[in-house]
Amino acid sequence: MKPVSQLAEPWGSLPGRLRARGLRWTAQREAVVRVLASADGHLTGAEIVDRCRAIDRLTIPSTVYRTLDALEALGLVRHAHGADGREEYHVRPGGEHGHRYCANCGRHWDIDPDSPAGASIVGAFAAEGFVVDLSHVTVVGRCDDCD
Amino acid sequence: MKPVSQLAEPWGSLPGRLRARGLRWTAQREAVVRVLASADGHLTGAEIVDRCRAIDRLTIPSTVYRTLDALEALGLVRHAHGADGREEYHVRPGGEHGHRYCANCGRHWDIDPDSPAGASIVGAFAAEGFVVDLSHVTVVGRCDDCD
DNA sequence: ATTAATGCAAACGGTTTGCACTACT
DNA sequence: AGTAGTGCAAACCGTTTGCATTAAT
Repeated sequence: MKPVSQLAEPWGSLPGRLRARGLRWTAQREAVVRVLASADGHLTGAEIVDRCRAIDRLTIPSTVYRTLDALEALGLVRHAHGADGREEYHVRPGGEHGHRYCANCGRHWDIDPDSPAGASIVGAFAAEGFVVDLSHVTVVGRCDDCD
Repeated sequence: MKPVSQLAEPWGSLPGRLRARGLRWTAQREAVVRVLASADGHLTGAEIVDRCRAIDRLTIPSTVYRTLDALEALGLVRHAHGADGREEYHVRPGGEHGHRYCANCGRHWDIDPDSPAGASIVGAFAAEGFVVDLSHVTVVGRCDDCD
């Protein structure tokens, strides 16, 4: 398995950056980082816990959540709330984007800030003096396949 | 206290409409209906439980949630998920609308379908073949006061 | 040696369930 | 009498906490 140092940024340099802040690099954090690095999109907290458990059966949820808190403090992940109300972590390299869910089939898509829809949301609210945090935007409806 | 029959529609006629479906009108349901009728906007499940408890100290959560299920089946409320991930019930007469939350001050506003922002959300996704259910839309960001 | 991070267990909050009982129709 | 609805208690799920222990620095 590829060593962490060879993962794409911002993951490869993470151990060093943690240590630079007086924080520590541990096996448990490595597992979380591998999960995040291979996802590069969005995952619920529970999904991250599950995938870590696939790496190490003994993974403890609280350790995962504490690691996610630490990574969020470094700006490597952000968390929002999905359509089902669970914590949802956005992995940084995926860029800031919202989510669109089909209430019928459950599929979901990203809302990219550069897409027409994403831009029009941001723009429409900007006109009202409101700065939208697209990573917290969740839109639910029916996709064309389900209509 | 005003009898339920004198509440504004759709509440006033509710007992009869429940019975017409073979369902029943109970003191507990009356409490839930009074809470909803005096709210006419959106409430979390937990808020509804609390307000019912203010009417009847002995209110049981499961009864409230079961009543909300029944009312949802009649189309009197809809539920979505707020920024904090809790169940959020929209009371029908308020019309279908989304929610806009300020991540900083916690205030929230409705997104009206007729407002420029509401219309642009619905319109932008319609262009992608996606029918937005505005009552499930949650937008988080920073309001102009907090910027 | 210092102290960040872990494992564990327990609690949290909001919601849901099963089941015997109550009470509306 | 029939059965929808209730109260209760217990479980649920995802997440968070306190605390003694371990281990990275």
